[in-house]
Amino acid sequence: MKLLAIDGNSILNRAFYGIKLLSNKKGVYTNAIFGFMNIYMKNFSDVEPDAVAVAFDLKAPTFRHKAMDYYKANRKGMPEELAQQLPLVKELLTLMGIKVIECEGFEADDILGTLSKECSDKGDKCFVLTGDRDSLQLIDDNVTVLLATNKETIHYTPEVFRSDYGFEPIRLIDLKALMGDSSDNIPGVAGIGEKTAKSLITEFGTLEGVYAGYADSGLTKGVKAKLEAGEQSAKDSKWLATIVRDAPIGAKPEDCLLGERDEAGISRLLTDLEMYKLLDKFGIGASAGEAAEDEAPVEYTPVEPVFYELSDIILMGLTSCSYLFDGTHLCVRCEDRIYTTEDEAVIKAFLSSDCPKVTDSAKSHYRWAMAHDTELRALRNDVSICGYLLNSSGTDYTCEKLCAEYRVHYYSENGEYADLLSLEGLSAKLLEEVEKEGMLSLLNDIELPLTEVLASMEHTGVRITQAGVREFGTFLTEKIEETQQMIYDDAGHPFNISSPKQLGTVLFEELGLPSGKKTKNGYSTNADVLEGLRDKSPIVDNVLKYRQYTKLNSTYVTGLLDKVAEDGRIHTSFRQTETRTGRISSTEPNLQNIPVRTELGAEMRKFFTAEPGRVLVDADYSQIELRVMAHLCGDENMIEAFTTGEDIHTSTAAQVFGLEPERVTPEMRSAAKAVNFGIIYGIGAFSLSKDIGTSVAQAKRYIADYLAKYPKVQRFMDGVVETAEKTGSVATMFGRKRRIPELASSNKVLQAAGKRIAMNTPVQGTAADLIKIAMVNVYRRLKKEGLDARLILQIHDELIIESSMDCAGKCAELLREEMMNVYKMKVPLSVDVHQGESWYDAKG
DNA sequence: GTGGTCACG
DNA sequence: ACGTACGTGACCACT
Repeated sequence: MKLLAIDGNSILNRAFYGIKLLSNKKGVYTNAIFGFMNIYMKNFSDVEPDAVAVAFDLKAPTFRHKAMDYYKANRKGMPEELAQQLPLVKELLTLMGIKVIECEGFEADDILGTLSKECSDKGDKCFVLTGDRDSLQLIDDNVTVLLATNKETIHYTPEVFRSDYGFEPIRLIDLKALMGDSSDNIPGVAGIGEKTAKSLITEFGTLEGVYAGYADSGLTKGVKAKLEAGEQSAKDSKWLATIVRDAPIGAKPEDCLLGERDEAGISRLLTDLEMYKLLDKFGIGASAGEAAEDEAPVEYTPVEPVFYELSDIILMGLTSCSYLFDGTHLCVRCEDRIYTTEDEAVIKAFLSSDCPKVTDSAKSHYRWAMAHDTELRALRNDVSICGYLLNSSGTDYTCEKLCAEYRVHYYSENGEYADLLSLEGLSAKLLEEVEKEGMLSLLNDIELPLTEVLASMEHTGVRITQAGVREFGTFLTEKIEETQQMIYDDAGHPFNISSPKQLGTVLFEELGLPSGKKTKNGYSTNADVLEGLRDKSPIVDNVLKYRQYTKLNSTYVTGLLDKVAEDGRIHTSFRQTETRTGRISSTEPNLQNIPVRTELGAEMRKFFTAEPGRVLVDADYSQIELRVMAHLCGDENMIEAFTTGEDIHTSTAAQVFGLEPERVTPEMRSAAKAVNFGIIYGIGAFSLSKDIGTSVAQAKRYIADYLAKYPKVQRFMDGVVETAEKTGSVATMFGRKRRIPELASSNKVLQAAGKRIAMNTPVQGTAADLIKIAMVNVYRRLKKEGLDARLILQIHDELIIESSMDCAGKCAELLREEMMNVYKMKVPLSVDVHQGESWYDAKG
């Protein structure tokens, strides 16, 4: 017989901390269960056991006094997120016909010790699956320990153990008795670490051997003294380190033979947990029980596709279809027919036809069409966009993943055509879900039209004057060398200034500067910390300069030059399914974080230019997020502050401090500005105090005064948090949703973060919705009015058009109009528009 | 691959 | 006792 004995707590722990927190739609955490089952499945098929037992701890912690209480509870007590998964795993295992063993007063490894001894004595094979090295002491000729690490599972037989450790597995107990183990509360001998302990065991064999022979040996005086002092502790430790092998577990290995699976039960549980992949692995269908009606698998018809070469004639007969296209191969599906072609003319005819289309990465198809002087028309859906709208926290939105998540049959049996065959059913299902969530207009009126706009912006790109960038790079390189030399002189030796570790050593140890914040790997050396040390040593200022120069040089000069295409322009990639809030992001390169805040950094923008004879028209919203907040909460004072048209931070200061706007000092304005930002982010007194350099108490007062002046802001924030806690998600004005699983956490820090997310997302997300609508409208008008001008960049609250000289005035007017009037709000939206040859100039 | 740092809105 | 404002992406050092 072959027994697989699993340390349930250890594996579950490893799974929990190894996999990011996952939860189902109801907010039940599932990551540990998921990870546990993965490890289980893999080892089960490796071992092919006849019997399986999973052991769990059932040991009431004993506390001697109160001070211990906290310490132990922290170490032993598991986080709520994990604890709630424990009974679910046990339930699942039981349903799978697997023996779950618990034994009052014993830990899981004692149960494994007992089971493995039984096996070993009888000559049966036992495989102990655990993540805990302590269990390696159980290894013998019949017992193999499968040690699960983050990467792989190591099979520890006696030979493998000996070659790793150099002694017998059972001696691990003696080793621990000497060196101790802080994580298990085993004291060992004070002053004896791993190295000494290992050499002692190698020399004397056992702990008893050590104490019988150490006095007359050639050990150093110090080691002898430590051993003498720690003799009792060592003996106690040996007892603590020894895994029990005769626990009264009330079960024998033969009781653990695999029982029958309760398929209906497994189906119900896994459906509830939304672990469909696992369900597929079991070869069981999803449950269509009443709780899971939504998740019932859709009916599907097996498809035996018939293949045809796509031609213009066939094209004319197509009424609707799904398709995939990778730039060379086009595959179109219509019912059970699949049409393929690589003929560019046919591809163009297809894309530009009026046949309604469904696909999975439309932006690239728009780009291909634009690059080939044609159009993509009649796009009805893009499943990746639907997937994003339905859950913005996904990593990617492939057909396969979406099918699994939304219970649509994925045609894996059709091999390379699985995506294509699944697409239509998936699209229908996702549209249904999007409609159910009230996001159909968001999809059809905003996101799908936006796809074409983004493609166009990427396609057009932005011109870079490379000579200027190179010259700037030369300047920076000189500055870097100069600064670097000054830093080396102050430090007294060269070192890698870019290494936070080496820099920390130089600043805080060698130069003895007062160290403040720490990171988990050492001293913090970020700009905040260095700013505070500026007057302590000239090296600090130079380090800050060095950082600025190297950042500009590597990220912007080198980074951007690497991305200039043959047409002398940079074609960024805008991501439409990336951010949790609904913003778009920009990569390779990121053109949404080009420097502007420092004078030197802003120089970079001089190299972002219009083609000779053309001009950049730049329009940005002023304080759009605060205006959105005013609209959403409807606070009269806040609306009033915007309606008067004065500087918002000044009028906030005036209202909060109860002064005339003329009497607001720059300090007051800047405090008000910081509070205004804090309000959008989900205010916290600590961070606000750090930001404006006051006491936490003062920051608290600012916040309290602010909320007293704008009572509906407070009401709004309380309201969103409440809704978020009730429904698990928040929404923007246009119905975009974001799930907030953090709110279900028992961790207070995470919960507080969840609340801030709840307060910020409707604001940031609504602003994102607004500019997206404006983009679609601007794009359409440029087209309709036949202007020689193209949108080229979006930076969250800013749009840039490259225009012919002739059209620039019209573009400026058009931008202002479309952005200002994008949606009727309770406060006016204000837009600043400027023109210039470069981005630097066009920023006004 | 992760963490630290820093660029933007 | 702990960590500390929202949302991103790129580069570097280090494991």
